[in-house]
Amino acid sequence: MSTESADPSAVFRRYLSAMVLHSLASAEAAGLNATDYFALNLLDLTGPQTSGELARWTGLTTGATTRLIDRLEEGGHVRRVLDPADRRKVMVELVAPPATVDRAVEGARRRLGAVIAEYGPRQQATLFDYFGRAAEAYRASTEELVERRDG
Amino acid sequence: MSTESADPSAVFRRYLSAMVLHSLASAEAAGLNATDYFALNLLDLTGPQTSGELARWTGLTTGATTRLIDRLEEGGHVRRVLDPADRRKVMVELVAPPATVDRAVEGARRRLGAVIAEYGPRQQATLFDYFGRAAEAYRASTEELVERRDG
DNA sequence: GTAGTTATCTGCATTGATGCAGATATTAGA
DNA sequence: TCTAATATCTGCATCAATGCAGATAACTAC
Repeated sequence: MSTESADPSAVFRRYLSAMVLHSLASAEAAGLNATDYFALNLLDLTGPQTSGELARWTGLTTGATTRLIDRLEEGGHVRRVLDPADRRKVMVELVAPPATVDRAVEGARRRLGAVIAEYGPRQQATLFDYFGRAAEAYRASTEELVERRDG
Repeated sequence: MSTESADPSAVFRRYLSAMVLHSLASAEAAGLNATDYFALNLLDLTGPQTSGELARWTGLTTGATTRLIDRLEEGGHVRRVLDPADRRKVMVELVAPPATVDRAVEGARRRLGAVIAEYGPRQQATLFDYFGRAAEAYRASTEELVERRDG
């Protein structure tokens, strides 16, 4: 809670909490469980992955991952493509970001767009520079969590 | 996927995906399911809530919400406090952000701290100004999703 | 070609989160 | 006080996601 404090770490903390809340709410609004939403975002962020890599990222067994891919495919979000180089492998490709996800995230995109639009060009440049670097930082941190779990 | 493009909307999109991924991964790393993690973040962000308000935010029935609070209380994350003004009501207060959550988020905090530290004072001021405004934008967007579900 | 390994899939069982319906306690109103 | 409404809790049943173990198919090395 906390009244609006100028303490940078508190500001940042609130920012993180707000994003987590919205992530989970938008998954639910899109009709997806956390695992499915995670997988879709992963595919969107890193491109096609094999079933095995998906299992590693999600922490599921390969069996459960098969079912995960089944669900996503059934929903039309994803398609299976056999790897021509190794036909045992199944590449999972994002077909299209589901419309329900777009609709769920639309409000946030609009509000954030309005916030960003209020800054001047140089400030916007700073923000987008940050977004790019922060995305990589998050990705690396997520990978660290994944590895810690396996290790 | 996309190669690193300068397109602002693509940058922002990747940033959002990366954050969603990390949110979900950190929940799992903290040993919490999505609902429980959502509730903890909500309490952290907005302060104590009644059981009923928690039900509204999570979209659970009141019965399921009772069980949610049970789990959080059992884990020592939260405590029930009777509202003296209306003794039917149960206020749910955050006891302490669980250590497992801290540990899960630590990597991201460190990496993001390093990213932010590279900017000059005025740029940092811009970033923190943004964080504050964005947090509110996310909160409002989350509330919109909640209301859309109920309405 | 045979053996061994790897990647994915399937059948079956389990479990945890949830909904639902009714119970209980408290408050508000006539 | 009696009644209705509200807030939370409990018992029971259900369902979806997952783990596990074994099956299948494909690749690799000899």
